[in-house]
Amino acid sequence: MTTRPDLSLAQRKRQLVADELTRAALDLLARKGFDAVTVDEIVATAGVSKRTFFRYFASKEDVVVQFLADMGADMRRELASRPAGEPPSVALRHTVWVSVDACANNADRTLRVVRLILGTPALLARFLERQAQWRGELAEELAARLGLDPAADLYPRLAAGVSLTAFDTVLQRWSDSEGAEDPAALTDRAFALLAPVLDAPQREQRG
Amino acid sequence: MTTRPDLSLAQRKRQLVADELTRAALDLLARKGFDAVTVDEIVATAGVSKRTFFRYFASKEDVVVQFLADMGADMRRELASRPAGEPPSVALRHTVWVSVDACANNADRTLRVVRLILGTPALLARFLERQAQWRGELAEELAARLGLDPAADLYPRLAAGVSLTAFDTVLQRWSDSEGAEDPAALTDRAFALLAPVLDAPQREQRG
DNA sequence: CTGTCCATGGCACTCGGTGTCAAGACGCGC
DNA sequence: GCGCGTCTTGACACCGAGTGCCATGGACAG
Repeated sequence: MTTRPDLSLAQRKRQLVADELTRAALDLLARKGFDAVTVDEIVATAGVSKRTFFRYFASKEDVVVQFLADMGADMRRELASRPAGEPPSVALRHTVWVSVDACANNADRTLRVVRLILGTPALLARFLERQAQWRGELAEELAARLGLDPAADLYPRLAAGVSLTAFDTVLQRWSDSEGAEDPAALTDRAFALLAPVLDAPQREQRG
Repeated sequence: MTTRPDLSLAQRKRQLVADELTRAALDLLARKGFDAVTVDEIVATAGVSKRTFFRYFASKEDVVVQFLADMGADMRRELASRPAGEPPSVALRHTVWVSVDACANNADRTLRVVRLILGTPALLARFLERQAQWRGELAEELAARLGLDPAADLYPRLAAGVSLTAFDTVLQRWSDSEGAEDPAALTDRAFALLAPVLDAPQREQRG
């Protein structure tokens, strides 16, 4: 049974190390602050070498940000799977909901991470960079969905950006309120405000 | 005449060094790419020490990003100076226009910088971080202007974010078209799409 | 048992960024 | 003229992030 079909052992070992590294890092960073913790400290806690750390994560920031990294792919998948006839405002609200929901579940861990990110310039920068990528992907998906030309119409990029602005605002509020405000409700309120823009894509011309 | 009223000599010397540093950095970075240029190379070209460089700029990224840094303050000032009765969509369009205009003038230099930023992850990250600050400030200004409670209403942060999304989209388009598309026209088109959201702040309740 | 593959660790190195201190430029009062 | 604070600069040492390189050791195939 050398190469078993369920891609295992090596893969699971790898996942194990990654998880332990993430756990150790998040714990230390949340307690002492981003700048006050060195990578050597993290790897000492996790029991691996510094060199190994950087084989799993591209940077110190990545340990934190990658915790939320799957959300980009999740959102794109959700948007792609929404029924074709659905108004953009509804489809995009569900798209953002996927990520908001992921945060709302196991809120304890996520809330600590979000607070850390929003409170640390270096982390915020990396997070926004990721979001910029999501934005491009969502715009692409949206253009395909509506049969628009992403090189001519401003709508796809604007709508994607507006949706992510909503996401940001919800996260910020949720973080500021220490988790007291309901993320789902916040998302609904945000999209209620933004819907008029998201549902009026046809007006654009003259690309 | 020791401390002359026109704040001069020392101040002007300082400005001179900063300008030379910026010039040298922008030239090298635009030609060789961000990662291929070291700070030592920049300071050698400018004729100062590395230590001095970091007394003028907080980081290597800052040399590039600070080239656009005043725009944040400019925008806030413009928003504060717009007539009180003006609809938010118009006031915010003029606000963004200030920065777009600053880019459109001396387009050669700015275009190179913008292309550099959008094409370099590290620079994009820092740029977006700055923008996040502008967003908070614009939201504050907007809330004051409309008599809203920024802690209760989602509108101020959303509207500020939406406006900056427009700014980003315009910049991106302008950069992608190598300066061919007219920034002012792009801004108008973007705000024409976004106006319905920006002008409907009253609907929000239940903070 | 032997050869191969792969993950890891250790090490040296580059580069960004900072603290510290000594030296020079400038304006000041004497 | 001189000595005096102040401010800027450069030089040096230092830290931490991140990378390239190679040796080791374990897992598996033959």
